Amino acid sequence: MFNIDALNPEQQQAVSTVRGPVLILAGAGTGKTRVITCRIVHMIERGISPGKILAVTFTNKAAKEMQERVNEMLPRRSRRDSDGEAPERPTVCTFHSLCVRILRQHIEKLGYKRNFVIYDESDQIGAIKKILSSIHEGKVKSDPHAILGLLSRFRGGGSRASVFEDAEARALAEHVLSRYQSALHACNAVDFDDLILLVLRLFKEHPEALEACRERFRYVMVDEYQDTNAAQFELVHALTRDSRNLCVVGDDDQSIYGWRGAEVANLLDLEKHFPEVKVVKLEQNYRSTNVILKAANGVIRNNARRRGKQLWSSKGEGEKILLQCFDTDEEESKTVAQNIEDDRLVRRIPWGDQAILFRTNIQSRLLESALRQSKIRYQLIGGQSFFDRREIRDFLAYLKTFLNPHDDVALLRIANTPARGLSDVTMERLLAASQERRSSVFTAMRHTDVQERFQARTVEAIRSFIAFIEETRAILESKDPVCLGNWAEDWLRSIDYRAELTRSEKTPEASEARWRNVWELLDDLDDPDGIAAVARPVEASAPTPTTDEVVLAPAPATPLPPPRRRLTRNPSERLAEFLGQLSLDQERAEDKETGDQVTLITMHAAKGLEFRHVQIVGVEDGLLPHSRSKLEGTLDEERRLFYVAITRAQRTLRISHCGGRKRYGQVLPCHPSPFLKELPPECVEDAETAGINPVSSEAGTDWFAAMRAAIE
DNA sequence: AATTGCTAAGTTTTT
DNA sequence: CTTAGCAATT
Repeated sequence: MFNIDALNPEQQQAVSTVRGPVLILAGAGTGKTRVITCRIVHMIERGISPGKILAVTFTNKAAKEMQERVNEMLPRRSRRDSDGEAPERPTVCTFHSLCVRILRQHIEKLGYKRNFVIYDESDQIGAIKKILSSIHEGKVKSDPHAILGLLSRFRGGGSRASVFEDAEARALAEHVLSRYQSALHACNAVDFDDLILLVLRLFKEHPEALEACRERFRYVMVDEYQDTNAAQFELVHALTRDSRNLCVVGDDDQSIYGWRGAEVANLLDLEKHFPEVKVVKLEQNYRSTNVILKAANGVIRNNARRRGKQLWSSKGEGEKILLQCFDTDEEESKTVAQNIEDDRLVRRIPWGDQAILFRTNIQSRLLESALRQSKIRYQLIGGQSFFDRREIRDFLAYLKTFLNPHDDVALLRIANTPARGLSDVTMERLLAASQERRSSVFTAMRHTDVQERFQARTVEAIRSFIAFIEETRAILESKDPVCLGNWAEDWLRSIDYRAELTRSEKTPEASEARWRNVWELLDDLDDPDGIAAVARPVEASAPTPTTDEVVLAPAPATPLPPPRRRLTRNPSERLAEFLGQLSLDQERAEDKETGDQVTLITMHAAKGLEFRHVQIVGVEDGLLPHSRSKLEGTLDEERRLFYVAITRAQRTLRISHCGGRKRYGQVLPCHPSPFLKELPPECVEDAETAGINPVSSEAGTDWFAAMRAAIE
C-alpha cells in the first residue's frame, strides 16, 4: 500500500501513466527509485498481474534494493492467492541476470549446453591470449585488454563500432572474433556481451521464444536508461515493440559510461522508435541545497545535446561552495585531511559524513597517506575486487573445472597450481594437441595417442590429474545430498592448496589472509541464496516462517526457471547455481561499512550515492576533463562527470585544484579546469580572497592536537 | 621452478 | 616514479 498523494505532481504523473511508452527524466536526487517502486506497486493495485511486470537495472545492488522496497510495499494478502499457490512477483533484475534466466531455458536451441558457464574479464583475457599466441602476428598490437575492448565495442554495435568502417580493421576484428567465439563455444562458455547477444539471436531464430517473452513481460521498465548500449536497446525494443508498454527512467546529464558502449542517444532519440512517448521531468531535488544545484545547473547547461532540466530544492540556499587552490597535490591532500579534522572538532561532523571524490584511482594514494598521518579512518571504494585476487580466482577455476572439465580457461589455470608436474611446456603442447583435434584440453589429455607424445613421468602426472578431476566430480554427481563446503574442504586439503599459498607469499600473515578469503567463500557454498544472504543479514531476524513458507518466501520468485527445491537438487546443480550467482554478482563484501569513516571514491563510482559533505579534488585541466577526452572528443561526458560529482553533495561542497602535480616522478605544472569558470560566481567563495587561507599545517596540527588532548 | 631484470605504460568499470 | 608483465637466467 502506498499513498500517491505523498508524491509531488510530476512523480504522481510518472507513477500513474501505466500504458504506452513513458520517459521519466529523473535528475540527480529527484526520488527516482521511489518513483519506480511506487509505479510497480501502483500497477499491481490497478489489477495488473505482478508476474507480467519486468523491471531491469544495471547493478545487482540496484535490483536488490528495488526488489526489497517493492516487497515491503506490497500488501500481505498477495502472498498467497485463493489456489494456495505462491503469487507471482514482479521480475526485478539486471539485464544480465534476465538474459541468464532466458538462456537457461532456451540456450540448447542455440547449440550450447544448458549448464553453460559465464566468463568474466580475466577468463576473457585468458581466451584472447590463447588466440593471440596461436596467431603470433607480432606486428599487430597484441595487448589482450585492448583487443578485448575493441571486440566488445565491435559486438556491442552502436556509434562506437564505426571505427570498424575501415575494411582492414573490420576484417581483423572479424577474424579474431570468430576465433574467440568458437573458443568460448567449445568451452560451453559465454561472456557478458554474449548474454545479451545470444538472447537477441534466440529471438531472431526462434520467434516463438520471443513471443513467449513478450507475453510474459507485458510491462517493462528500465532503470538508468542512459547507460544502455545498442544491444540492450534492441533487447528492450524487441520485448516492447508491440505492447508499447515501456517505461524508461534515466538522466541524459548523468551519462558517464559512453566509453564502455553506453549510448545516450537511446534516451535522447527515444521518439524515433516511440513517437508517442510521454515525457515526465523530475526536477525537484530532495538531496542538496540550492547553491549546489545552481552550480550543477550552471555547469551542465554548457552541454549542447541534452533534454534540458533545472534542478531546484526546497532546502534553502545553503553554504557557498569553497574553492581552494594549492601549490602541489601533496599540499592539497594534507589540507583535505585537515579540513575533515577541523570539521570534526569544530563543527562536530563525523568522518562518515565526508567523501572525497577524484577522477583517477591513482589520486587516492596521496590522500590515503595524508589521512593515515592524521589518524583519520577511511574506506577506499573500488580498487582491487575480491574476485581479482589470485586465491579466489584459483578456487573458482577449480570449481568450474569440476563442473565442466572442458572449460579450457579454467583448467589451464589450475592444471599446475599447485605444481603437479604439468609444466608450462606440457600444457602448451596439450593445448596445441587440443587445437589440432578440435577438442577440449581435457579430452586431449585423456587420449592415449596424445599421451604417447610425453615422457613417462609426464604421462603419470596427466593421468593422476585426470583421476583427481574425475573422482572429485563423481562426488558432485552422486545422489547423496553432499555438503559442498565439506566437499571443497576435502579436495583443498588433498591438493594442499594452503601450502601453495604459504610458499608464494612472503609473510605468513599474507598467506593467512589469502587462506581466510578462500574459507569465507567456502561458507557460502551451501548457502542457498548465496551471496544475497550475506548482503542481507537483516532478513535473518524476520519472524519465523511456517513450514510452507520456508520453500516459498525467501527466494524472490524467479519466474523462468522451475521453482527451486533445494533439498532435491543434486550437488552439481547447486554448484552451478552458486557459480552463476557469483559471476553475476561480482560486487561483494568490502562494503562492511563498519563505523565512522571517510569515503574515498572515484567520480564514476560515486554515481547514485550521496554524502553530506563532499570534497572534489584535482579539478584541473588534463585530469577533469581528462587529457585523453580531448583526443576522443568526449568533453561533454567529462562535463557530465563533473556534474555528477557536484550533485553528490547534500550540504557542503569544496572543490580544489593545484598549480603543480607530481606525475611520472616529476612535478608538472597544472591549470584550473575550464569547467570551474562555468560555476556561477555567486555560488562560489574563493578560499584566498575570502581570507580563509588554509592554516599553515604545523600551526594547525599543533592547535588541534592540543584541542583533542583537552577533549579526550 | 623460482628469481631476477628489463621494458613499457601510465582513465573511468559493471555485468 | 611505480608497477605489471614477460623473458631470460640460475
